Amino acid sequence: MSKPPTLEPRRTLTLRDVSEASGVSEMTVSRVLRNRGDVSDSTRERVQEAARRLGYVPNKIAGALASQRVNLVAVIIPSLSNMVFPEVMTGISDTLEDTGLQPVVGVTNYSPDREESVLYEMLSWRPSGVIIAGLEHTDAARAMLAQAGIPIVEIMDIDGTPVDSAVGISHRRAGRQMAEAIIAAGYRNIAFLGTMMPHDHRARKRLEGFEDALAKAGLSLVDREFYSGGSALLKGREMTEAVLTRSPQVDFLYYSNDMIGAGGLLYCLHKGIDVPGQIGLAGFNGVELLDGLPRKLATMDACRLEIGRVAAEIIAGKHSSGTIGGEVIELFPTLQKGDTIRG
Amino acid sequence: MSKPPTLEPRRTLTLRDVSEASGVSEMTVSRVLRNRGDVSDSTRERVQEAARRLGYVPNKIAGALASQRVNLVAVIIPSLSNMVFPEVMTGISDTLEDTGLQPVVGVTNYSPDREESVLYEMLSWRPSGVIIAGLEHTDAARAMLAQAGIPIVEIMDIDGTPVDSAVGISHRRAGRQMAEAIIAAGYRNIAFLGTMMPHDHRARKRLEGFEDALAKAGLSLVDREFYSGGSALLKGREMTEAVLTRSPQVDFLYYSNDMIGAGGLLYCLHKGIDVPGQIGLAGFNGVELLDGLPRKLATMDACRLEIGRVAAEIIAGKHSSGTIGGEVIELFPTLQKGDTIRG
DNA sequence: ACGCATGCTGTTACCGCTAACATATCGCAG
DNA sequence: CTGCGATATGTTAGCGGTAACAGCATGCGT
Repeated sequence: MSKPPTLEPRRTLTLRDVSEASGVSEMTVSRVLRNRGDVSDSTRERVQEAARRLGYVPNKIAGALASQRVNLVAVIIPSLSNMVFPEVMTGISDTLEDTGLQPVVGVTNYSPDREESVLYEMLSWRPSGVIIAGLEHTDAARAMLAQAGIPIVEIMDIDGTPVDSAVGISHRRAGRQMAEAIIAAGYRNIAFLGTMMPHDHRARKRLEGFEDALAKAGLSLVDREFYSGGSALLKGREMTEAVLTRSPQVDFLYYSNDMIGAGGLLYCLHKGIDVPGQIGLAGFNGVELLDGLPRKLATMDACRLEIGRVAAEIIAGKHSSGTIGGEVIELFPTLQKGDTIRG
Repeated sequence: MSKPPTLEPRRTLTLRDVSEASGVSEMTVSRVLRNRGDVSDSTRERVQEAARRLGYVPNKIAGALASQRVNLVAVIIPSLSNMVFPEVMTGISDTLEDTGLQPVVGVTNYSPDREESVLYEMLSWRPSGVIIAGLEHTDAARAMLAQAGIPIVEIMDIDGTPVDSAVGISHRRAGRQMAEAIIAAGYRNIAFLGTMMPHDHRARKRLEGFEDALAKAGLSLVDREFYSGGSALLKGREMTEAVLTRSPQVDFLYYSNDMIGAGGLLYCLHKGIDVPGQIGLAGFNGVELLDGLPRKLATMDACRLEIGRVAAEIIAGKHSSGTIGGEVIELFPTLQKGDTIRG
């Protein structure tokens, strides 16, 4: 109650208040506060002092309307709780940091309808760009994106046709690669454990690629188990138990993400199963968590940080690889065999 | 290129475009689009059809400026990657869902200066309320909050003086409670392992409460180990190893969060240590992850979902417990002894 | 001494939308 | 038929800033 040198928490302040307090026009105050145009040092100082003393906070709503410029970037992702998007966000924030642009996050919970409405909501604030996860959207959402007249970057996935730009990996290829590695290591009775994926298109594509590669080797999945919701680690245990009970001949477990893979790994170790001798395991994402596990789970890094970084660069116009319009940037995940694939 | 029934992605549309396309005044279009005031069914339909056909997206910037109402709630948190804030966010989103309000997230990375600038940035969009983690802020930040003239809810912690309202738990008390439970179970040589906390005030307060209770029982920490950054699970292993090597007499390990606690637990089990007989362990937060562990780690639930829910209710004015001004709502975490405290 | 660039400040006209009020139209009670 | 309230639509005046341009000293080359 004493530190802030301001008086009462009155009606919110405007440029006019600062202008009156410092004896110059609103325009000059505006110039000082945005550090634009020529202002004499004495005036500048007087204005700054007044603004600070009053506790003036500019109204970006008015500023944006007048200048037709908004320093916001809409970022639309399915979820915050699975470890992958927070890291993408980090890549985005870090890159945007020194561009004056600011990310604003919207979460869709993997619902296309919710995605559409979140997008509509965000576009109505006229952001400078949109970063949105995935290539699959409702027709209306796609139309809005195409119409928006701002740079759009679809991230995570490149197996499809982007509205504008795209940065990501090929999940189909990732699935294929993992299958090839597993087959090369001599495993033959392979099961898949993953999310019930009505809308996790990326997991779906990985599985498709995976099964393609199996088929090419004359193999097919001997079992599969799906889940949704709940503690991923726990689900991993439960699903693994279910599969191993139902299909004792299984010698490899391919998980749709590291978290359930980790659960499966803990289960196998607990049961005294020889990993990777008797049974091999692999996940997907390359999450940091794996470093702390008793044994390192095989996985593929999803290039999350890099995806965020590049997407933000495109929005910021820093990535200009010459092209003006959309570009598709494919990143290549590395397969880490860890300790759960033999060889 | 064929689905969107619109023509070219021209200059962005305004009310005027819709108004001309449907042959009514801009005001009437505005009324239809906001579903406010009386409009005849026939005009309403005509306007809606035109808006849809053109792909019109209202400009909330102009709308907000004119109406002096913004449906945004600023949410300022230290981090997205530690599992606790995403869940708070879920509580907030769920509650705000049907109020027309929308959360906008800002991340501070535990830096007070960054918090101040994020706050300034967000306030300049004139949100309807602010939800901000913690009670510790820079003087300038506190002044801004006090001046803003909107509801402010400080969350997570109630050990201190809020600017306006607060919802959270007493971390000091939580630390104390855990210490009491540990002492009651007969452990005497207790070590603390946690974050280097220059700015994680809540972890600091837990430790303070913890040590207070130890002192009251004539005990004090026999060892302590700090970390920052890196994979929490891995850090948990490493720190645990360090402590047990350095202080073999230790019979209890109190971790500042569940993640490093889980790492410690895995380490102990791996080493064949009798848990909780020889050594007991406890963490903090009650994260879902624990359900998947081979043994359930003792912890205290931080009421994350509930905190988000209540904070959002206060902002939405739904919580009105009669009082107009600020209120402090204390939630009470429950101690879950799990399988890592004897008794 | 004059012209003109330069530095500094003010004036005006919006940005796209909505609150508040004004106007028109209609049905129906008196 | 008149008048009045309800319904439906239009008009006006900003919201709080900023772009663009207009003044007006001042300094400097020629």
